[in-house]
Amino acid sequence: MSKRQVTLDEVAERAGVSRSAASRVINNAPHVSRAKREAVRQAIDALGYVPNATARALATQQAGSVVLAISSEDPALFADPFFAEVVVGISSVLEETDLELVLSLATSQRSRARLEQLLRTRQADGVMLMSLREDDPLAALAQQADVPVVFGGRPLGFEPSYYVDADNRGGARAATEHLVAAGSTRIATITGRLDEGAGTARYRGFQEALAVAGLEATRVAHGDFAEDGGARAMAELLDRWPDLDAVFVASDQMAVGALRVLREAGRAVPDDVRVVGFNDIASAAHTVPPLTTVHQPIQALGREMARMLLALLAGEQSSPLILPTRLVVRASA
Amino acid sequence: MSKRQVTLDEVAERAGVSRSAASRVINNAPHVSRAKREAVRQAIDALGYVPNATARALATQQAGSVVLAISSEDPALFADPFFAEVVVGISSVLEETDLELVLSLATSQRSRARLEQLLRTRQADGVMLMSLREDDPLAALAQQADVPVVFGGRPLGFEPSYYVDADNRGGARAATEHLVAAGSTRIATITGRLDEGAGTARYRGFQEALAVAGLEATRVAHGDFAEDGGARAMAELLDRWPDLDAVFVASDQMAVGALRVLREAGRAVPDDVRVVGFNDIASAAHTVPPLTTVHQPIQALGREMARMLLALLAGEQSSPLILPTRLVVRASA
DNA sequence: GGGCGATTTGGGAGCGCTTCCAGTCCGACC
DNA sequence: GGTCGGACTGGAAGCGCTCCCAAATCGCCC
Repeated sequence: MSKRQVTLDEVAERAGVSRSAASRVINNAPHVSRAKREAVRQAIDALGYVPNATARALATQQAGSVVLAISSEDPALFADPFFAEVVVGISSVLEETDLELVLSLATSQRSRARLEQLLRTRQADGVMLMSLREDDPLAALAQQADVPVVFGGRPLGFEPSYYVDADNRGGARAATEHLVAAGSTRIATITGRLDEGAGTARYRGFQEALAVAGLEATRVAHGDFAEDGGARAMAELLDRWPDLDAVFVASDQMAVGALRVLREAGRAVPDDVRVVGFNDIASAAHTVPPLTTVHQPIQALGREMARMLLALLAGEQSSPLILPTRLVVRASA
Repeated sequence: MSKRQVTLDEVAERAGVSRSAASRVINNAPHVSRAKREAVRQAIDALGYVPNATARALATQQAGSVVLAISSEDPALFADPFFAEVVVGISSVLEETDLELVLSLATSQRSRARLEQLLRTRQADGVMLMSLREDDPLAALAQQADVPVVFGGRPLGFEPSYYVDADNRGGARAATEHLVAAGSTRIATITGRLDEGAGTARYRGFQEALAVAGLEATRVAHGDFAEDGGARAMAELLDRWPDLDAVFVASDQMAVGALRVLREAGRAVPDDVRVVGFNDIASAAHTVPPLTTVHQPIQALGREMARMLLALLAGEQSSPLILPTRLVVRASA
C-alpha cells in the first residue's frame, strides 16, 4: 500500500503549465489553450492522476456527499425490505452524479448526535430523512438546518417544505372502498404504528371510506407493521368482533400474519373474511390466497427524493410530491 | 441557511490561546494546562463550535469514512433483505466509531469507475466488498488496493487475505444429511447462482453429503436465488425426475417458489417430498408447511466485517473468519 | 506598424485543521 | 541562587485544491 498520491502540482509540472491551468482543464473550465489542455491530459494519464476529493471539498466548501438518515431507536427497522428498495431508487439517481451516499441509521445516541451536527454544519451537501417518529427532535433541527433536507414520507406534526410521500390515505381509501363494493359491511382494520405518518394516513383513509359508505369504523386493532404484530392484532379482532367480514391491514407483512391467524381460526379467505393489505411486497402474490393489496412505488419514492434533493442543491425551487398508489386485486378480496 | 461556520481560530481567539493549543484540547492531546483547557472548552460551547471534518481529513490524510460496495450489474440485487441485515450489522459497530458509512451499489459504469479510483487513491479509509461475481475486475484491484479491503463472502476464483463468510458448505451438508437421515434417497437440489461463492459452496456441500451417503447427486436444477427462479427450477426437477422424494433448495426465497409449485403439482410436503431451504428468512417460519432451513447469522456477518476492517485500520493483523450456520428443523423436512 | 480589446496565463491567497519545532516557563534539586 | 529537565506554548509550514486577479500574450483592423 501507500505510495504517495499524485498531486495536481506534479501534473502541472510535467505538463509544463501552472497549477491553475491544470486545475482548469480538470474542471474543464474555459481559458486554456488547446495545446496546454492536451499536454495536461497526457500528463494526467501518464501519471495516473486522480483528484483528491477531500482537498477539493475543502476548497469548494462542498462535501460531495448526501446522507440518507433513517431515524429510529431500533436498528432492525432498516431490515424492512422497504428501505432497501428506497436505497436502490436513491442510488440509481445518485449514480448519475458525483455525489456519494452516506447512510446513517441514527440509532445510538452517538450517531444521532453526529447527525445533528451534520444538520447544523453542512458536513454533507444535503440530507434525506426518513421514518421520523412523532416528536423526533431531529424534525426541528431539520427545519432550520443549514443544508437542504428532503423528507421521505410526511412526518407527523408538521408539514416540511420538501418531501415526497406515497398517497397512503388515498390507497387506504381505495382498498376499503373495494371491500365495501364487494359487499362487506362489518369491516375491521389493523393499523400500523400511529406515531408515524404512514400509519395514521392509512388509518384515516380507512375511516373516510367507511364514513362515505355510512358504515361504522369501530373494529380497530393496532399493529406495528410487522408480521407478528399483525397476527396478534388479528387474534384480538377475532376475539372482540367475531362477526367481522373483512379487514383492511395496513401492511402486507401484518396481512401475512393475519392470514395465518384466520386460517388457524378456520375462517376462509375471502369467503368468510376478505383481506386487503398494503405495500405489495414481493411475496404478496404468493400468499394463500394471493393478497389483494395497495401497491406503492417504493423505488420511485427513493428516486424522487434524490431528484428533489438534487434540484434543491442546484438552487431550483421544488415542491412536495405525492406519488400515486394503486390497488392490486388478487384473490384475498 | 448559511451563517459562516465557526472555526478553530475563533475558538482560540475567544479562549485567548493559540490555535495549536485549541487543537490539542479538541483532540485531547497532552501538553495543555488545566486552565487553558478549560478556557477552550468554554469557548467551544459558547460558540457552538464543531470541527470541520473535511479540513481535518485533509490535514490528517484520513477520510473518516469506509465504504460498503455491492458489486452488481443489477441494482435490484440490493433489494434482497440479506443486504439490509448486513448493513444493520455493519452500522451497529460503526456507530461506536467516528467513521461514516458510504454505500456504493456499483451498478453503473460510472459508479464502478469511482469505486476503482477509490480503491487506488485512499479516498476512504477502508472498503468492504460484497457479492463479487466471478471474474469481477474489482477483485484484482481490491487485492493490490491502497486501502484495507475486507470481503463479505468468499469470492470465486481466489482467496482474499481478509474476508468473513458464513459456513455455506457446512450448512448445505448438514441440510442434506438431514434429508438422508430422514430416509430420503432420491434427493434433488435447486442451486443458487453458480458464479457466486455462496452458490457454489452450497452446491458443493450438497454433493459431499450425498457422496458420503453413497447416493447420486444427479438431480440438479439451477436457480438464481430468487423466488421465481426457484419455482421454475422446481418445475424442471419435477419434469425430469418425477420420482424425487426430497429437495435441498439453496435459498428460502427459491424454496417458497418451490413449495408453491409442489403444492400445485399435488405433492405433499413433507410426506411426498421433503424440502430444506437456506437462509432462515423471517417468513420461513410461516410458509405452509413451515420451512426447515439453514440459519446463517447475517447481522453477525456485517458486524464481523466491520470489526475486521476496524482491526485492519488499527494496524492489527487479522485472519479470515467463517461464521457457523445451523440447521433449523421445522415441518417441511 | 501601432493600438485595442479579448484571451490566456500563472502567482498567490485562501479553505480549516494538524503537527513539527523552537522557544518559554516552571519547579526541583544541589 | 544557579542549573537542568520537563511540561507548556504559539508560530509556521503544510495537506491538495480552487479561484481571483494582475500581467502577459494574441489577433486583428486601420
